[in-house]
Amino acid sequence: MTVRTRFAPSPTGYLHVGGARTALFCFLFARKHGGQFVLRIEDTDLERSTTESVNAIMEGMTWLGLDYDEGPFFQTQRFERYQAVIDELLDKGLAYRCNCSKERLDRLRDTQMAAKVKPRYDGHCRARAVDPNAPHVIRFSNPVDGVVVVDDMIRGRVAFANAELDDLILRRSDGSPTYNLSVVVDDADMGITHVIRGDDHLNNTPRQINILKALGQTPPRYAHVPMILGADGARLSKRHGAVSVVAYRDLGYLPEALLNYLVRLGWSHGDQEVFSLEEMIELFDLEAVNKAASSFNTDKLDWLNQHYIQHSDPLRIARLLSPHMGHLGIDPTEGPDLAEVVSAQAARAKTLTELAAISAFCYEDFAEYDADSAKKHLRPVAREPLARLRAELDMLALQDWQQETLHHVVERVASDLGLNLGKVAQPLRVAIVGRAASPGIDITLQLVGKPATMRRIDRALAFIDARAAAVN
RNA sequence: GCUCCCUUCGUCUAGCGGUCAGGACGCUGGCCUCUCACGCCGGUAACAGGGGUUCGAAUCCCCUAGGGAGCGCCA
Repeated sequence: MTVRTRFAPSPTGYLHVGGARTALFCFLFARKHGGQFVLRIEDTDLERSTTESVNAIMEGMTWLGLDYDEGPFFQTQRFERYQAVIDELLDKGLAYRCNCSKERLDRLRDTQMAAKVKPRYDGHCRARAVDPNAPHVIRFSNPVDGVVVVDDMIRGRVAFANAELDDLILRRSDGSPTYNLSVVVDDADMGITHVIRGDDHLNNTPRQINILKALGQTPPRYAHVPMILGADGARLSKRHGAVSVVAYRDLGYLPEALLNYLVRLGWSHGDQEVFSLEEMIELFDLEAVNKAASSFNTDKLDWLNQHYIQHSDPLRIARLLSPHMGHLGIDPTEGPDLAEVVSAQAARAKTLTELAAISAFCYEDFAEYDADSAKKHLRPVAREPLARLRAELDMLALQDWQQETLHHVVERVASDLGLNLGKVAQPLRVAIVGRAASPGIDITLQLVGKPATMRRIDRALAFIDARAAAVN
């Protein structure tokens, strides 16, 4: 039997991190076992489903690289099939028509709540002859006694008494099927062997098993994964910043970083923290999935993102970084090779947006000095080293404007003046970067280029003079 | 209210009867060093509480507390 899993979101919003992790687990499990992963859109709620949501979900999955083997299937295109199954259930006496009024149902519920029992339908219409031509819903005849056992691959054996379950609605009065019916029919029709989903569905599982049994189907294996909570331990919501997967892309996160972070949220393989997609596929195991909910922690995501920025091919990072430079109004083709900038800066940024921000100085003059840095390094004592550097650097031919040569020039100026390298490099750094943090001074000079370096040193000298004049 | 699920450092987790309760992020001390980072070395910090079972419990059982989910003509 080949493994088949499915991710079945309802298109009522974007793909959020919780859904993405569920999709990832489904994807990994299928891949690991050489099976298929299918995408199914559960759009039976005509009111709330939108095509924008469908697109947003697929965009998220594409970005993460969660390729599906089949689908997307849309439940709205399978209504005749659901109808046939409902008719079959009706014929076999396993479902019945119900025309209980909203008022009766509300009253029933109030009575039950008052009696401190679980509110549920009382089966009033089970044995009644309801006019098929008047408005009605179709309910499932749930077994009245016995227990349903869910042998969950993550939570273990969970038993539910049938007495706790009621006769749920399979078809609405407008003729559309409800979730519990369509899910069951699709999972069976699509040959799904393993249903991996959020644990908010655990309570639905016994009902679905009962329907499956009524249909003469063998239930699939189930695996209910715990929820993902916000950093404050509360349920994930917009309040927690970016919850949409593509929002993380826009914030400058790499898909492999988010995937790596997500796979470790609830799953582990000993002490290993970093997993390539290949390793995830090889090592993923439902038995190792945690039972408890976990909260989303941006610090760790940042750490992973930094790790991947630093250890990935600079050419690829440069390609992904380019649009972020664009958002800053910078055209990275006009200036140093972006991949070289990435190589120099990769260890300094947690996100691509941050990487773009700290690399802007390679392409355009900074607006103003960082106040503290200028105050500390652009002082009168720095005038001589800077003037000397300007003279020495000016003598370099353009083809000699290379890291190694530049390094020697800075070193020579320092030793000629009897100063530590830091006394020379720091003022120079502030002069050309605008602040006291950048890659090594030599590579920084190389990336900025000669014209801009000369220009910015002059600007620093003028700044020092102006400041001295102001003091006097 | 009823049913079901969950509970190890602040966070993610290892542990599956005998460990000084391990790792990672964060925070923090130091090293490296032209700055900032990176890297390296060290530190901080947890078994929700109470009963059992056992020679021995983070590990098994029960209770309590806390958290979550479901109880829709939503999915």
